[in-house]
Amino acid sequence: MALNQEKRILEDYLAAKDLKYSRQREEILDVFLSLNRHLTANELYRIVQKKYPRLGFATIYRTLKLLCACGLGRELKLENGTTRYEHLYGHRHHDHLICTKCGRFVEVVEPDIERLQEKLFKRHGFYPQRHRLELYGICRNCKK
Amino acid sequence: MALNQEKRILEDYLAAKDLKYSRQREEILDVFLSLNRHLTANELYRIVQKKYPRLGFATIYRTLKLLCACGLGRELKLENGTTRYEHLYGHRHHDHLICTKCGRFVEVVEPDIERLQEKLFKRHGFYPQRHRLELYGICRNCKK
DNA sequence: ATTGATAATTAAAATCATTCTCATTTAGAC
DNA sequence: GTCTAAATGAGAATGATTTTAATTATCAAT
Repeated sequence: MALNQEKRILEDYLAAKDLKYSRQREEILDVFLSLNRHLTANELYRIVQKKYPRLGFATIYRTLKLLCACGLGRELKLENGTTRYEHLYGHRHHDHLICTKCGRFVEVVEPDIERLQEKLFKRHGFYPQRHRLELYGICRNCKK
Repeated sequence: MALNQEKRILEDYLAAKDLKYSRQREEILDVFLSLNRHLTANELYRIVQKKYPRLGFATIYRTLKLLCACGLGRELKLENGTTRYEHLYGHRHHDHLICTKCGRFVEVVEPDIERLQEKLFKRHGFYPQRHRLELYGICRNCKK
């Protein structure tokens, strides 16, 4: 299956931390990677539940944390208060353009913006760690 | 006092909506404007409590919503999950540079970034509404 | 295959920020 | 001052996330 590479990343991360590769973690990873990005913990939970009805919410949250920690996932806290997760493997860094009507996500990159951000950090004497840029608007379809 | 202009804005907003200008709302506005920006609902609550011990949490939240609605305030949902509020009157649009060690906020503006964002909206056929840019790093003092 | 040590899981309870409910009080138009 | 809609306060409710505690699974060493 196409997920060997990603599984390897999780396995290696777990091994390095003396953690274990359980069936639940594998199942969550599978679903997470197979689906389109940007799902909530709850959405993921409901999908995984179909296969593992006994799997609990806490396991979803714990596993999502691991997936983010090993670099396979990213947590997005959006302006409306919801938290969504996207898988990152094979993606470059990107920001998001989000439709406020239909919720559509578009991944965007603008190298010039990245460079200007670095300049802002420097100008204010900050050591840069990360940034968050979300652009909210109305997409072509929703404009009618 | 220096707040007449801001009070006027709130009063006008309330009048236009057939809402009322209560003592609690005035007191919350006073504290909100007098303090340095970027406080949590809870911080604001505790400060206002000193003068109005009977004032409840719900009133803080209700009033903060009004202050944002009339343009005097802005709600910031940060990456660590906390929500902070800043007062806006007399401020231009700005983004934030935030120290992940001490929590210091610096307000920054970079017109070139703003322009590039507009271009991104256009390129993807979006009608622009707003954006959120937060830059996280470590400030001069915290670097030692 | 069994054991033992450690970590993971489940289910339920706890937490925390925020919102709602509803009985009581207040603002402000008349 | 009277009246009505709106605001308030107190506490309960909500929803997302985390913790707890008991049970189960993993894996390396026998």
